[in-house]
Amino acid sequence: MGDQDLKKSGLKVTTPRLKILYILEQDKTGHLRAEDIFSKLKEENQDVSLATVYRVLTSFEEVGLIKKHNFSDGHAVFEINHGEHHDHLVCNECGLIEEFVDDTIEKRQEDIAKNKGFKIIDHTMIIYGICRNCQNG
Amino acid sequence: MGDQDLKKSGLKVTTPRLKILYILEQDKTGHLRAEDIFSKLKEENQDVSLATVYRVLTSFEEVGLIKKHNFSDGHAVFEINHGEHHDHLVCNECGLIEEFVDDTIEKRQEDIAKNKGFKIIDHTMIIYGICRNCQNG
DNA sequence: GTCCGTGCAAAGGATTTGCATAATC
DNA sequence: GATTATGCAAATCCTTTGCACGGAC
Repeated sequence: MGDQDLKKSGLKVTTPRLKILYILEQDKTGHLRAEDIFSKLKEENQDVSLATVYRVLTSFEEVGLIKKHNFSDGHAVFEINHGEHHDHLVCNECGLIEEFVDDTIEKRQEDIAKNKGFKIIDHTMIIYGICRNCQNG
Repeated sequence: MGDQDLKKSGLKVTTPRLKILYILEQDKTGHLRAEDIFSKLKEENQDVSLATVYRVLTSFEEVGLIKKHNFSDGHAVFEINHGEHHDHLVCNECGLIEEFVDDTIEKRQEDIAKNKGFKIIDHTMIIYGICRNCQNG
């Protein structure tokens, strides 16, 4: 499985790449930092250096296997690219990340870009707030 | 003028703060990095350390005098907070930044947050693309 | 065997911090 | 005069890079 994904992407199949791809696929939060991946590898006694984690993430992003997002606390998070674009809600208290898609917003964005003469490459939208749980806490 | 803004915000009036506020107010792009401000101060022979620039920007942000935005190339930019929220279009070629406001999008965001049980604190939306100029270049 | 991927340690950029001094209120 | 801001240099966080070695194809 991971094997196929890597080959299809034109990347050589190596242990670090397989392991990291697997971690990204299994992740429930869907949004891991390089450090998080590094820790998970360590937990499994996988000897992969942090430098390699970054290099693997970079090449995964280049071939479109994953997506990178920059949140306001200065670090990047990565998630498997399932093809369908989506945006994010981030809880400022607990860090919970929820995803959403909204066609109305997507369409408006295209109109806006067109008006300004921009050719869209990508876009990110992040709503920062307090999630239900933290409000009740 | 700057004097008043600072006093109203409960910040002590100091030369670095006045100078930095002035630079932010005068800036045409509306989006400066800490380094940019530091350079501008140097050009004017103002002896303000980079550390102070960061500290001043942080306190300005805390009192709501300015807004901070995190773009995808890893550094933050700052702009005067004129009260009205707006979002950004960024050119990946030349770095041009354009602003826009769209009520439809704003409203949809509120609905989405409400559905998910989030209390919105803030949000950012950035469209990355190629501007008209760079497309023709 | 060739080429690409990896580990290690060192470098890099952006931002923060500790401490002594200097300025504001 | 008490409190807060500043300068300087060192520290920190996240990420990248140079180089020699090891593994994939």
